[in-house]
Amino acid sequence: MRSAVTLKDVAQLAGVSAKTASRVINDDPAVTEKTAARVRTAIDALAYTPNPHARSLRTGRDQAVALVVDSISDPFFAAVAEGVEQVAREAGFFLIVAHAGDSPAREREVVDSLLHRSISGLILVPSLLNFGSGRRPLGPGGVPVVAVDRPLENLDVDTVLVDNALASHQAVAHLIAHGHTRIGFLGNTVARFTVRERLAGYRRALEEAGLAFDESLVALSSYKGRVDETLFDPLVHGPDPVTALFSSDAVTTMDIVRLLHGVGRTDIAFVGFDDFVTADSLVPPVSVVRQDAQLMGRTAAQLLLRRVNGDQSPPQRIMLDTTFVARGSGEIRAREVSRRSMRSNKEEDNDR
Amino acid sequence: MRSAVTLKDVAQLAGVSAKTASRVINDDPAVTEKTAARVRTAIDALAYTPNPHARSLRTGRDQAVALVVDSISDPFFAAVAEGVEQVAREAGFFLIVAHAGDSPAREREVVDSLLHRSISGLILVPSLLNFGSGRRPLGPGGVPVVAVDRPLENLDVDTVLVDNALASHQAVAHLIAHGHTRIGFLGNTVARFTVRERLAGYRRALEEAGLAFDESLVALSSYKGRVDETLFDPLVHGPDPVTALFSSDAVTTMDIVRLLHGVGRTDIAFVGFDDFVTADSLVPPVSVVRQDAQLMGRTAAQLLLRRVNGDQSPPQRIMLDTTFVARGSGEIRAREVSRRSMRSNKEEDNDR
DNA sequence: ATGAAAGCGCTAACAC
DNA sequence: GTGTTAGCGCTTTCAT
Repeated sequence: MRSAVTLKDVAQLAGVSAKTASRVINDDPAVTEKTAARVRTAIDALAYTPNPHARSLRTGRDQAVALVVDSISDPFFAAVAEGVEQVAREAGFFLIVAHAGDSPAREREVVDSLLHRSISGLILVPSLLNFGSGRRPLGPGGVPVVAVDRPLENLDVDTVLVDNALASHQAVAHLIAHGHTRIGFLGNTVARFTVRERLAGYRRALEEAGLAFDESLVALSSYKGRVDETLFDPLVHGPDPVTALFSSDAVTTMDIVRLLHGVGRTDIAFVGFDDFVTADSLVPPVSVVRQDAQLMGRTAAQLLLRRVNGDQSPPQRIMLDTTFVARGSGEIRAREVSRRSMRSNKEEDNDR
Repeated sequence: MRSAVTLKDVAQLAGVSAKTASRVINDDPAVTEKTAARVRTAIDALAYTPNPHARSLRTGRDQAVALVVDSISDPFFAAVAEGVEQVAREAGFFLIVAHAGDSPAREREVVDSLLHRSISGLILVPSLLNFGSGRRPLGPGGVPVVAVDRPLENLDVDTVLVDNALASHQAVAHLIAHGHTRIGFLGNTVARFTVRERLAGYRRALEEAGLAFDESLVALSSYKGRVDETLFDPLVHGPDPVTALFSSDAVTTMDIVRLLHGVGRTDIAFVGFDDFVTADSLVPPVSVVRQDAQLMGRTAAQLLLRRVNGDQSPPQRIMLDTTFVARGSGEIRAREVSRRSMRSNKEEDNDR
């Protein structure tokens, strides 16, 4: 059933003790090159590979790292996962992926069970709430942890972020430079770190341009809620409507695109945070702030592996660059935006 | 460092032997309810959880299943992964995700190392080539395997597919019903099972309508290659151009959308295989064949767990339903398509 | 530089 | 119904 070739077999064939064979496998320098070579020959001949469970049982460390995200199917997290897996696998680690589904309780539960497995390290996209200190040591002195996309407020660990405020500031400043003074901000709950940061960048851009912050232009849907017409309409059809919109997350961006197209108001300038496929196939093509999720994953994995290998230096926070991608929708000038308040209905027919 | 509480501690506290405690944990019915209760109390009191490595070492089975896909970040595979993880976790299994990156050699390598870990089961989206029999027993009699999206030709295992030919047939028949007689088929290499099947469905739909199959209307890009103008132009700008296009995979769909919009030929009818975000925000909204990737993942995981639990029944092939989603682009009638052969250039400006 | 013995935490045999 | 013994495959003492 399972491979029967053990370290003992290798040792026997090589004419050494099991321990010596073990030393060779673990690159212990205290072995004669001659015997080491003999052992290696035996390893090849028998096609031996160490039993990871026996090893983990002994060492207390699984050759696996874990990634916990809200949702695996979210394109952003999927790209993060791919980056993590690439780096992990190159270093001989497997990647265990788990999703917490937006529930902090479940996140806790998932992390706990992963720790029981004595994973070597954990990459976490923290959920809505902060991750409290569990029963088992996490972070410095315990199982290495790296936070991605959002920081862990209760735990000082390596963190990989983009400069959300700066990126958002750039995007909004870009809109202002195109003559816009009434710019709507859309996103989900400010309970989320990234939304808070991006809102801060939005405010700062307005301030620097001498524009007043108008709370009525900020439309926040509830967590995971969709942007519906209740939030959207007042911005676009109110007495003093916006000429530009800034969407602070990908899900919201999809909603806005749908709504703008639905009511035929693609004349309104629009920039979204996070790139998406078909952004440049839309009419007009959508300008976005692009973040490199895969790079974030790779970077996080590199930090993690450094810790796994014993690095004890102070936790660091890495800010990765974002790119503003001008495609058209963000370059619409304010004076080009019509002042009409008409609205059409979108039809959805599903014949067959 | 790691939790020090072992089964022995539990047994001691409960005043029983380690084996009895073990029996309780494994729900062995041969334990008095009374002692079982005492053991459970001890487990709770000590917050005991079994050491998975010790268990795996003993039983030769890791409490993990693995998923191997081409690319984790592909939306389809990401959704499959989410489905698998949901079911696996509910059953107490972790999900190890690995990507094979389109290389059969690497796929083999990845699967081999997963088997070394004595994973309980494997869900595989087979790569371009077939998966040959490795050194270790796979499938019936060995480590349970389930193939998703594409079958394994060398190994008779449970398989979860959609009826690609049927779905494709429906889509093309839909176009024919809208008056189209010159329908282009686009996709990547026929080395890929799904493309072959979808092409077969396309041919069958033509046949049934009494339309001749015209090879010049089939444009296949190389594997992972993009559909470029070399393939696209002849279909649209040739002497006898198409009035409709059918794209047989998601990557190609994105390309076609971009190209159609780029040359301003959104008057051509279009249906894509696989749904995508913003499909209904495009102008016109894109009609698609939708497959439920998450359901495919869940179904595969259920089949796998059944095998893991000892089911020895003959391998089954499950065909999941697809849905045709009519949004507009697939409902354009042939006579509405203009015969112009003009072409405009798409501009891409990235200021800032 | 190498080996012998012990044991990581658990469960499969076989007692009782 | 429950306990005892042994050992999964490896690495950690501690000798030599």
